Amino acid sequence: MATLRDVAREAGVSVATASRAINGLGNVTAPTRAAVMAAVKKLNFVPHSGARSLTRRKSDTVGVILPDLFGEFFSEIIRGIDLVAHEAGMHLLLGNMHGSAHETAAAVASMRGRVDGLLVMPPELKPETLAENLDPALPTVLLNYDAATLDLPYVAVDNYRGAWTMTEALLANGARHIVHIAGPKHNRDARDRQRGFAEAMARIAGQRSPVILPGDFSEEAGTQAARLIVEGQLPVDAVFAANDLMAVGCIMGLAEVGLSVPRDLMVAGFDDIPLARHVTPGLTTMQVKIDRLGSTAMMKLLRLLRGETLGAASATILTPTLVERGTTTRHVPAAAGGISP
Amino acid sequence: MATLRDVAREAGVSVATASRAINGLGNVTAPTRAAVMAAVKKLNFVPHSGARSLTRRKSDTVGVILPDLFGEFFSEIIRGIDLVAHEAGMHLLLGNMHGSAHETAAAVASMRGRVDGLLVMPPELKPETLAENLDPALPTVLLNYDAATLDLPYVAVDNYRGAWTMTEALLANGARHIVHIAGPKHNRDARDRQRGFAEAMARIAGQRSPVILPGDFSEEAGTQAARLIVEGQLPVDAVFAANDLMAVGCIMGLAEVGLSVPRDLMVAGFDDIPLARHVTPGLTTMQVKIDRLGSTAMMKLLRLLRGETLGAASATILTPTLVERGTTTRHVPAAAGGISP
DNA sequence: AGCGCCAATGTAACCGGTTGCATTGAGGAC
DNA sequence: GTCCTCAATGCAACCGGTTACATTGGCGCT
Repeated sequence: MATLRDVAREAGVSVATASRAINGLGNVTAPTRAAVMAAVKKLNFVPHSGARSLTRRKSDTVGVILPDLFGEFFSEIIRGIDLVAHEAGMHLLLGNMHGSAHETAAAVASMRGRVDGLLVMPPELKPETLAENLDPALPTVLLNYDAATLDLPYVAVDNYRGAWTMTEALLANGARHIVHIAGPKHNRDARDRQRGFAEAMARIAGQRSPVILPGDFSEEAGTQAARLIVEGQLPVDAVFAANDLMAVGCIMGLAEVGLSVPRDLMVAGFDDIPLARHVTPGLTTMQVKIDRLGSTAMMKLLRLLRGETLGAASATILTPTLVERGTTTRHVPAAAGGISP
Repeated sequence: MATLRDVAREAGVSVATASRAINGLGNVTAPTRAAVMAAVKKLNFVPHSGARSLTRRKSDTVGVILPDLFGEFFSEIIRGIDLVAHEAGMHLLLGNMHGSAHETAAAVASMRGRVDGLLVMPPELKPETLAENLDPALPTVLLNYDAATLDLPYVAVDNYRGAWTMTEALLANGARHIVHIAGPKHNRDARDRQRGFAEAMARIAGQRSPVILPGDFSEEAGTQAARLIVEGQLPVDAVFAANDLMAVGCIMGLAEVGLSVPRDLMVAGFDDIPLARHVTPGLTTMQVKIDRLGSTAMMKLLRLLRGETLGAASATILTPTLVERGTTTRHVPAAAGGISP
């Protein structure tokens, strides 16, 4: 593999000149530059980025640390990030924290010297834990995490407001007894959605303790919840799952015992994954533009890298929008009793 | 940021000793090592990987160059790769080639000095173009690409055989007039699937020129194909789309004009994306274990990095398995005329 | 006591770039 | 013709690690 010295020798100049010619800095004659470029071509030279990052103190690479993510979510975020990063000539170094604080620390540490900045999405981590593991000297933007206490810029989805909007919509459609299927306990998105639901129920419908079933964002959890609803003979006329996957699982669970959506009860989800459009009937859900999450965060990081100082105050909050499909069509008042036999 | 010299000074030893202690090499007394480790803790030292990769001539990073990929496919591949890479303590550097040879060259070049090996998936590139752009000195494994002419190890899906199997199954289910919706012209997977279909039709059904409609793997293309089928009044009793997304699009297109699957005709796809299970009725398709594609390739790359020499002969071919769901339930013989009115 | 041996440690030369400063030399002003 | 200026180029010292080789000193041996 050719080095800069090789190129310099081939072109008959010094390494300094070769370096300057290659990097397009001033103070190089046209013929000299041409000679260097010819040598570059001939030797098929590509600068060694490790060496370059050593002196330049930058690597043109950003670290992306994500939890274990499901299909669509993961790729959309990456796509959004890549779009902006690619434009800026930056590379993406992937790190997975597999949910644990320990792994997060390892991921962050292993990126030192490798990246100019970090994009981190730590849904299961406590702020203190996160603070311990992040390097304050490394520009960092948080994804989907309210970092007020850390004073880091972040991009988040307004889960609280989204859940409120959905609850409001279900009530407006005539639902009286809404059950919420929650997400993982330590997941912030899940908690915010649950809170939005609970508060909307209290304020709008005057119900202080609506039924909340446990879940973990998996399809199976939705099916389990459906069984619970049926066996418990709960007087339910609508189910609001904390994400689409559970909503779909729930619909399937209900179908198992002959209950049909929206005839017997309404079902709604959150996220608007592609699947939501394709189940029949279409799933009513809160649409989150996931790629925007990634691209917005990357843009913030670029500003940080340019030297701007951005704190938590500069956060961007993306508001999900309601997408009403077939699963929440207002049901006939006559059926108002819910599914209790 | 603390450097090795800082650590050495703090521990009262030389940089060489510090380096040896940190890397766990022999010839260091227990107390010395302890002192160094204490200094590391105190100064919060993490070795600068750029510098390290300069001397070690390795970066513990592999480059992953993929085309623009759809949701599930992308994340499953990455998940598979990450699983194995993480285990081996390696990092993933992402590069997107956005389909063009030029971008591919740029992606490969920009990774020089950054990665120890490459995982490349170039569905739209010709072998020559690929050969030009790859660095023979860099261990490389190809994903889903038959690299016989390049003599590189690869992991591929037997698209030809998969398509053959599906065609065979459709015929066995009573179909006589099968239409194929093809994928992008320059896409190898698409071409192999089309070939498998065409040859199965010729050999099994004795049909030399079955109808093949153009497509591009998008849902919209499937819907377009459906319109073509209806308007052209083709005597069709089964549609075999080159991927699931087009199959779903096709079903929706047929539904628009009141045609129902599988009552009026059968529809099958390829890939078994999660969506396939959830459309109603479930989509019959060829299941490809995408994560296996990634993990197998990564394992091959690790072997390459360990110094083994692997050529094209060491390729792994993953055979898709048939998953029969509702869209190809054998239809009543009485309806055998297909959809022509 | 004197010697040699070997493990522990230190010194310094790399790796492949970038860049501050010194050097060169051509062109202009006198 | 001489001197000065300034652009072009070269020299060499970094960046932060690794590692070949030199050095040290404790120990067992005669």
